[in-house]
Amino acid sequence: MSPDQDADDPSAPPATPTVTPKAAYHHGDLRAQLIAAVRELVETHGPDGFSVAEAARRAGVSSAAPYKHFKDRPEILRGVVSEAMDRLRAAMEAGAAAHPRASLEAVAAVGLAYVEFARGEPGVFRLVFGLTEGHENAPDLLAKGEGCFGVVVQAVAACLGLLPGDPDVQRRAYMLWSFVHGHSFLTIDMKHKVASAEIDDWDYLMRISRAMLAPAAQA
Amino acid sequence: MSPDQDADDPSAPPATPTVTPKAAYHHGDLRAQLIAAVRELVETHGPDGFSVAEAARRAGVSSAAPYKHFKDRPEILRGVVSEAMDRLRAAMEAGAAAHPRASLEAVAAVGLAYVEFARGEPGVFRLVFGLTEGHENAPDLLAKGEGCFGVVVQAVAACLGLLPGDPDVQRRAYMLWSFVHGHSFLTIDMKHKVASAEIDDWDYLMRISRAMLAPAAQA
DNA sequence: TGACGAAAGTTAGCACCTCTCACATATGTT
DNA sequence: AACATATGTGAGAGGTGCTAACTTTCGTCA
Repeated sequence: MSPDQDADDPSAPPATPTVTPKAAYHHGDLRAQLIAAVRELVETHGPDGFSVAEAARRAGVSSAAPYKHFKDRPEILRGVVSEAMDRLRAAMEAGAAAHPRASLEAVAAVGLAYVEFARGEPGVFRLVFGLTEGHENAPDLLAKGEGCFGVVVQAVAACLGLLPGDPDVQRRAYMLWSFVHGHSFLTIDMKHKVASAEIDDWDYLMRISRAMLAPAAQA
Repeated sequence: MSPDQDADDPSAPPATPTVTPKAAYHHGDLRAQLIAAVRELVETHGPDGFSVAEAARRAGVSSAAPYKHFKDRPEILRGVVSEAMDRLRAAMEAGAAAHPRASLEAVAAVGLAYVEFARGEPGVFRLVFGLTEGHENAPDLLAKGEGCFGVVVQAVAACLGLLPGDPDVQRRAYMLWSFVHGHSFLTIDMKHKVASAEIDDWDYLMRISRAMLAPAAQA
């Protein structure tokens, strides 16, 4: 079995009593070091411009060592994506927490965290949402995606004074998300100068949030 | 002799010669055939799951032949992207042309063409907007991206009765585009069930277009 | 027409990459 | 101390990107 994905789970793990912090036998948590190396490579050389061999080289191990921790090349990428999604979600939650609950600012802050993540780590961001072969066999990644969406839903629901399960909330949250997602992508792609230069993100997001949460948006 | 023979491509892409149709010496427009093969591979095996060797194999030539037509592996991908952007733009223009000028429907139709392209060729769509190394040395791709954006701008300008150069038009067009772009990506990623199942695209796009073209969106 | 040069294909081959296998070494448990 | 297991290494098979050198086809022009 080899519990691969045990990060720092605050929730008490009942199944595995032994492995709590990390695996540090020979090398000292090679797994995390590999993920860090791959993240760096993806960021500098593009999503497909990395190699397992190069990551191993950077970690100071042989080119076969990574396969003791990951089954595949894709599995390493999935590891990077998983870790990145944790950080993305944390950033979104922090954004929301920096403003009063049930405020338009909280909603906009969630979106801003999203955009800033994309701008800060464009390669990883692209990897997260460009992964196709990983998602099929990776329900945990799907779950984390749902978790991120949940943050948006929470903020929207609070702002509207409705329950998160409300279809209207879901719909508005989805619209908001697709907006922010598209803006993020266009920004890092620099597909148009407007994206990177002439747009004040906060203004933009506040305007969008207001429009999407207005009663008229339901129609 | 006109080399307009469709070799083995009964599928979507209509006659769109990517570049000079001058290459028909031995094989018969190997360049176009390679691009078609790569497009197919990208669509089935994912953006990074293709190889020049496999494409050459499918085209029935040796693995070195592609390098007579393309300098690099990335250049082949750029060829596919270029051809795809031509088709995307054509689809967007056709969408707009199917409705009266200066109508909300024309704007929504441009977006619908975009979404349908993404749904129809998710792999290629992802490739188009996931290409990083190609864009630096490829001003033609950037120009084509601008061209696609121009279609949106045209529709929006006509609908608002303003000039395409108007910053307000540019801004609204960008907002619309980011919305459509994000929706397309989320749809093909199936990041959330709402995206693929519970959304009527036309309704969605009409609502978005109306919201983005309303005077209030300017604020 | 025939010679020539360029275009478009071939094989051979190097360097690199992914991934596996057999083997070596550290670690915790009994 | 002995064992089973987790974690490392090196060798190597097979695939891939790309280049070099050679061969074949085609258009052109004296």
